[in-house]
Amino acid sequence: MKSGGKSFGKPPELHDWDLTPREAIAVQRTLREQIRTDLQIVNPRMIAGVDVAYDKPTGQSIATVALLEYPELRLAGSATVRMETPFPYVPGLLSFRELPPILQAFQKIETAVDLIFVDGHGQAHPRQMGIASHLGLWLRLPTIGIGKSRLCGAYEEPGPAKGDCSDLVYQNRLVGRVLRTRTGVRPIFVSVGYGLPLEDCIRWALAVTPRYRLPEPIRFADRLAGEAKKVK
DNA sequence: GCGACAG
DNA sequence: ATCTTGTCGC
Repeated sequence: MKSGGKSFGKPPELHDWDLTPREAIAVQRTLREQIRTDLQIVNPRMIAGVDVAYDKPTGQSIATVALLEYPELRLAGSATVRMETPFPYVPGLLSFRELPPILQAFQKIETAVDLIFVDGHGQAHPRQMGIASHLGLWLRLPTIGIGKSRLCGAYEEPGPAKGDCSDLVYQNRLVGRVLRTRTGVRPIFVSVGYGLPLEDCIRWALAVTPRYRLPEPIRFADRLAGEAKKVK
């Protein structure tokens, strides 16, 4: 089945966000079973990138959703939210810290989105429930996890050319791929977020990464969040 | 017990 | 994530 672009109202809540680390882990274990990878992206028109910046002085988080037209990859809009950081940084529990602000930002988006790139892992996570998977499940939209470094799993260094990649394996399971998006630069970690099979995630990641190490949606979101932090 | 550890 | 300038190289 294919996924149609849709806008954002207030999706039915899967769980509460005010949790202890222990409870958060329990939630992840139940959510992992709900991840599906049988969707397809047909003629995507709008692709989103999300990222969160942290303002040390105030302890606040700034989340930005950047909207890019596809295949032009031009910025078509964005939404930014600034709020108190709700959860400490705990490896493996990043979504409980960054999704509250990210979801707030999405509520300000009126445009239909077909695919979302997230700055963080999806299934390349100890419980296969990284922030990309959590967001996709919450919004019921296809998401792809893009990590700049490894959280878990073993892998061989991929080849030196753009497009070269290797498997990221964790507990005997293929949880993602280490992809060289540009010759001469460190590879990125691509993993299934929600909706699409890994092969499609690699394909779409390359489709929106024409020149730099990171996908354009992520780069725009990162830049916009950084600028929003300065405005303060 | 020890090392690892997205952003 | 953030703290931070210039600098080497394509």
